[in-house]
Amino acid sequence: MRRLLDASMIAFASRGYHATRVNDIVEIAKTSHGTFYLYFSNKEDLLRALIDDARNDASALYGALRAVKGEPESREELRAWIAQFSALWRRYAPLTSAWTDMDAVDVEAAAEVRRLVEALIDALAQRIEAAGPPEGIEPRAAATAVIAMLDRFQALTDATDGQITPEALDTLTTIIHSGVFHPAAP
Amino acid sequence: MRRLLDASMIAFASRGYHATRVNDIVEIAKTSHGTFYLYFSNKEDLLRALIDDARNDASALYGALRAVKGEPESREELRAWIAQFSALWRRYAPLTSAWTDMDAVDVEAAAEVRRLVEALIDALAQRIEAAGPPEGIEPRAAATAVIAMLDRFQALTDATDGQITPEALDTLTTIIHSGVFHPAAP
Amino acid sequence: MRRLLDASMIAFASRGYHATRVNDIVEIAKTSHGTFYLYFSNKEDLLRALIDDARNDASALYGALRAVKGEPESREELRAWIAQFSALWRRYAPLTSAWTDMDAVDVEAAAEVRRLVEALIDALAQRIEAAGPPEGIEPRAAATAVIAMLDRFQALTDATDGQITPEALDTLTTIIHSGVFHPAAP
Amino acid sequence: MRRLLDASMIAFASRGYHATRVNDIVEIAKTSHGTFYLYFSNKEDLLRALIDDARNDASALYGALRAVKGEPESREELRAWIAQFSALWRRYAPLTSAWTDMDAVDVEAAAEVRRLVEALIDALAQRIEAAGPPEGIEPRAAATAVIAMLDRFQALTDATDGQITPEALDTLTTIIHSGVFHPAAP
DNA sequence: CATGAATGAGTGTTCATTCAT
DNA sequence: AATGAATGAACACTCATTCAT
Repeated sequence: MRRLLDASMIAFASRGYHATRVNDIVEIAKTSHGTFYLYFSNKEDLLRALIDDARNDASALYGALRAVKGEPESREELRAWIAQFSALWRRYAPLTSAWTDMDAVDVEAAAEVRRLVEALIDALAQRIEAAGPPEGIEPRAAATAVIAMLDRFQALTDATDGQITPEALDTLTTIIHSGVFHPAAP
Repeated sequence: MRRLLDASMIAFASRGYHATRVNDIVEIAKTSHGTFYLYFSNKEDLLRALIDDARNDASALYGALRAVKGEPESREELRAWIAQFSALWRRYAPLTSAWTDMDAVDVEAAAEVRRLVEALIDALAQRIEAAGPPEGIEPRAAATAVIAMLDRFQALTDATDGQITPEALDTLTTIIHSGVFHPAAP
Repeated sequence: MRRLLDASMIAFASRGYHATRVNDIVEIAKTSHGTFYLYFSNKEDLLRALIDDARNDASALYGALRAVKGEPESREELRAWIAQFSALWRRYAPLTSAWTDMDAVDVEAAAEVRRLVEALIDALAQRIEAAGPPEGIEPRAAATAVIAMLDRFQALTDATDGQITPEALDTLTTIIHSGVFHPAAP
Repeated sequence: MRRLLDASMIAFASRGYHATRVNDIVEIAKTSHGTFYLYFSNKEDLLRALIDDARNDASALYGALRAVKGEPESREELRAWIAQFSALWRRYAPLTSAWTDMDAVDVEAAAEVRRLVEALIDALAQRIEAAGPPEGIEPRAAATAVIAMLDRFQALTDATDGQITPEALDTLTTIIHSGVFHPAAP
């Protein structure tokens, strides 16, 4: 089962959820069709299982967000968190790709993902709120913008080795630090 | 043909590119399968045509970006441009959703989209460069981050009426203005 | 469509409903898999269509039953009706075979068939009732017994050419005539 | 093994032979797939074993038929035999349901059942022959008709409690007694 | 130009059967 | 003797694409 989950991540990563055939997955996992349906009742079910996995990891993320002590605007802590977020996000990139038209496949799974992201946005919004939101910054919108940026950034820089460069990390940190927490007065 | 293009946008919007069958499109367009293949040699071909449409509109975007006179950091101009970007992006949202695993379907179309986005990032990076990039900001990374943020933001806020709220627009403007163009010194 | 219906009757006759693969049917009908699903949404749907056909013919049967003029016990009329019943039943034999475990496949179709048979039994029971049921004969039970006998008789005599012999027809007529309508006093 | 045989009867009764999966049987029997194949080499083999069971019981039936002393037309003896037949038949109803398209599954098992029924018809035909068959009655056809009637009757009356009612039993007795053994002269 | 019935390769899913433990 | 995870051949069904009208 672990083998199948891992194999499906590999397959989804290289071909995307829709284009991946059950066949691709079982070939990578070196099992048979039958085994696949022993553990998952269908392709959709596999997706749900994968999301469950992701949720566990993601909860660590907003735990981290809340645990940030001292000033939230601390550049160092922010930078570390962004790095952590990026690493995790990269790992589940194949899934986030599937989001978009997941609705058509499985409304419940889509809602599940939605809730996950929403929780993340909420946690971040609270953090911004707590920092005393500057003028021109609406906490929830800002939190959404940050998650949006981080989510998408990696897909746009095809970091071949999957590692985000230190310069990029600095840049992201600067944008969030100065843009969200310490903007110049309008 | 126009009818087919429009119909496909509607269909993609509601079911996603992958889940949309030719059947869905021709039903919305109130034509027949035969007619579809009269205008497009296949489903990929339709996608390419749609992307061509988008490209024309998008070129206006980076034209606007270059045409910005005076200070690039002008809050007003920035705000207007973001609004313009959002409106356009929303229009082509169904397409951007398809990006992610388009590779598996049509490598050429994927490359085309890639080029389009790349051009946008380039134009923005030049603009940042021209403004004399502040410390802690790497122009290309920053440009990528901005596009990433704007691209994804709308998908995450399910703006029911399709309009971005003034508060959200302000927030985005503040983040980019202060985060990218006028960050506080680290 | 007609071709598919006919082909399926042939296929069901030779292999039974369950053992018949869609493949068998389309091979006999000389069409493709796709065509099958153009006209029927699945194998079950085909069965329902077949039953609809049967129902139309069957209604003629109890029409005939009610139309019997003069004495119901008239040996000649009874004999003619049995012959008619047998001919019709033979035609739909492949379907009646499917009854038994049809419940597992399609509860609605099974109920439909049930209603059809029930109507036949009702019509016959009325006829017996009208004739003034003799002692030792409960009309509904007798009607059921007659339908049961006629239904099963043909399956048990594997009339290779499908024709019921005159001797057999005489025997059935005698049993029903004397057994149901004119029994000796107990 | 007994558990498996009993379980299969329950399963066949509720879902029909074809729709019953090995899985259903072993679940009811509370054993494993492996155990099933320890006792039966395959699903057909199980069916054959079940038929063997039935044969032993059935032989009692035509034993009873031959043992009838005195007048075969004796209403009382006939009635008793019909009751016995019905009880036995009910027990094996799930199997008789499978007859019809058993050919497609297992030719040998089908032939076995055929022989069993044939033996029953033969015994009854002899009995009719011995009674000096009346005019309008062909012994073999009459015997077949009787078996057909009894076989099918129970399936058509969904006797909820599984018991045939006294009225129904009387009616069947009357039909056979008067219809087969003592018909009115044509 | 337009149609829509026909096609069949491709895919998801089931389930009887095996075999290492 | 008993288990139940693993197998893969077989099957139902879908949908992009074609072509005679």
